[in-house]
Amino acid sequence: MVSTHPKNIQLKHRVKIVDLAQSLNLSKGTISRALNDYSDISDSTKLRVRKQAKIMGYIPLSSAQAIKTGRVRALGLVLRVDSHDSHHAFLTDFLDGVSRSAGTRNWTLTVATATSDEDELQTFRRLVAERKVDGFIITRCLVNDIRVGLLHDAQIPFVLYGRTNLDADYSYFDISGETAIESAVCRLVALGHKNIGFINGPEDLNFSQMRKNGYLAGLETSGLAQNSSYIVSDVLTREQGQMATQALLTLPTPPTAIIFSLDMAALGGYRAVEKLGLSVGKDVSFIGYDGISQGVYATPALSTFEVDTRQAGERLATMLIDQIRGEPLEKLNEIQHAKFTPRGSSNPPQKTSEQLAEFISGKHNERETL
Amino acid sequence: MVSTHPKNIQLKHRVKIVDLAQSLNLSKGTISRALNDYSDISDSTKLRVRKQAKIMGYIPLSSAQAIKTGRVRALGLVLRVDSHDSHHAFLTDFLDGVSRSAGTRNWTLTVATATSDEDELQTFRRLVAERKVDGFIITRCLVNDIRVGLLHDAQIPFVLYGRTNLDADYSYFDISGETAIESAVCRLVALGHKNIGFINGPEDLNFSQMRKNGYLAGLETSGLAQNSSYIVSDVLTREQGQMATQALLTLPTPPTAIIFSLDMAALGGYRAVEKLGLSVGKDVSFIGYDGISQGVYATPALSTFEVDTRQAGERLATMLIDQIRGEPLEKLNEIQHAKFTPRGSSNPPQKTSEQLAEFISGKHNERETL
DNA sequence: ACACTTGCCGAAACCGTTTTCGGAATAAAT
DNA sequence: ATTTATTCCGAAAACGGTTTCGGCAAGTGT
Repeated sequence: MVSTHPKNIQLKHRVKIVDLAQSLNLSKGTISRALNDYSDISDSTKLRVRKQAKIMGYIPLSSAQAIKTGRVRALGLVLRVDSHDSHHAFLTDFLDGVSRSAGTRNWTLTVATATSDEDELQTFRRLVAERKVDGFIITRCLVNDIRVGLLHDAQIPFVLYGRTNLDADYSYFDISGETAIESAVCRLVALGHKNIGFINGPEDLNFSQMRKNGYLAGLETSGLAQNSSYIVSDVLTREQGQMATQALLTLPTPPTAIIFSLDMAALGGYRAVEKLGLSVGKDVSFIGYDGISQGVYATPALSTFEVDTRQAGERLATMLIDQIRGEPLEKLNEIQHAKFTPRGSSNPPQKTSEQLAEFISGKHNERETL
Repeated sequence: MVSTHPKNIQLKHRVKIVDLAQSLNLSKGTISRALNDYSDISDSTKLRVRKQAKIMGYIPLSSAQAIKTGRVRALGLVLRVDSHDSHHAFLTDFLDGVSRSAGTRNWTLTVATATSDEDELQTFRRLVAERKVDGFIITRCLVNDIRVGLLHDAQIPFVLYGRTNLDADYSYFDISGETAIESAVCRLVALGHKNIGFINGPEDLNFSQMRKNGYLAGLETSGLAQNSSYIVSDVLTREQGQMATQALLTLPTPPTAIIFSLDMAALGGYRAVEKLGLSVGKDVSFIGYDGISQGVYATPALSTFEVDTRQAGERLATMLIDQIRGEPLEKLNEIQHAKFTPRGSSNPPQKTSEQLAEFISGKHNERETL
């Protein structure tokens, strides 16, 4: 382990800009401008100053800079903790992406939590008023998200992870769940499925709308009729996933394949299938979305669309920093695609919808006669 | 929803201390001292100033304060992301606890991630040098944790979530895994178990040591002999849990009950049990530790010790803030207890260890003859 | 009546950095 | 040899607070 740094974390007597100035026989203004790459400083002195700064271990005090520049080099992230854990399965990756991307540019990430809209706005206000952060990363976008309007009006920089319905000019990074789900439909159709159900997330979240659009588009391109009873919404948790799957499979003509808007719901679906005496990947095919790690350990492993949450965090951080710095955004917004990872849960149908229905209702009668 | 705040987040023309001074015909020094509760300001003017401050919506600029006071009112948390997700199952709760506790005192939380020791120290240095944070919350304590020595020597305030072996005078908050595991042994013994295995976490983590001590203490008080082949270490993930359980159950005299240092490992254990044609809660009893939500949805649900991670975060934040403020710590450290939550996985043994061994080896032979 | 506290506040220095402005030196143009 | 631009840097004023110090008034003790 090679390191050019001292093994201790020094705190006492930090070297200030005047120390540098003194040791180089320059004024502190010159030092500052040299470090900030002003054009009225000669290249030679810039070099000299930077070298000495490195030698003496000078690190600018961010709060002192902030008072003049108005920037603290900090990104804000407000987490909503009211909802179910499922939302935060990727939190570590996301935080890592953001923090790492910010850290390399000497920015930091401050996170806060909120339980309600009012709580969240309150937190925005406080962080902005105290100038603890220079901008926000917004996650879990709603279809109609008041936050983007508010932040936009207040002229506070922000970026969205995802999109919203409002047509304000904001920048965002998103993974196209729409095309992913559409391709899921096509893949299942290619495998021979004709009855494909869709278990969606909460309808107020924007990504749910997108994925639903993808589902409908997939039916369209595959030439399949749209069946409103094949769509279940507002399914977020494992248990809700189980119930929704149960509901779909006990339909008169049950789907032979189910697409889930969230992996977590799909994992709940496994139980419903098992309880009906069926098995996933044989009698019923599953395709999920998110790529959570638990999906790998399910039996059979869950076919899903893997989302690179770390990359999302990285991109969002850089986009926001650039925006705050007032740099021309090369891209105001960016859309990536999730990577389909076929595993054991999606295969050609072994039973037709009718056979499935017969089996299931038989199971039911069997039970009732007991 | 009643709110005294304007619906927008104002940014332009923040009200400064001079604005207050002007409107009250006082000097800015007086305003500052009034707000900071100096003793040389009369109660009447303190009241007057605070009232006006609230009316005008004055919020001090933390970076401006920081430059003089040396404090930015920010807590630091460095997350290690190299390890498996299991460590971060409670991250949301923990962050919520810390952030909420900090927020009510107008402090904030900045998080960073690190992948190695060197990386983490580097991050410490940067955050301290730039004075982005006033102190750190340290999680995932090792038995010999270099971090506490370094931070202690550098005189940087910090608190530990957990403990370490070093006998420096640091403050910590911990949940006593030791007493929990000890009581787990006793409970299982009370149910009739005589062969109790223990699947522990990584040995370099301090809590693993503590829980192992608890296990040994439990055997001691129950009068059971200690059997070194009943202890497996360094089990962190689901798959490792499965393998470890498999190993214990294929012993000549398998345990009829297993205690897991981590719920996640226990969930892996379910699979091992099922694959052997046995069932948890009947043939083999499980008791876990942590209280992760997945444990509720396992069949049977996992008996475990529930840890209040949110409360831990809250306490740690307040302890650290108090310490930074230089307030006399009423308690330098604090130990809470995990709450045992019996569910379906722990019951009286239906088979003795011999019967279990016979069944399992029969299963094995059966397979080999195929 | 006087000196002596005490309570309360204003003035000014200070924290570490950025940024504006002007001016000395040097180079280029006439 | 002047004038005119350029280049480069120093001096000083910000930024928005905190903290020290000194002083005026009112109360206290003799």
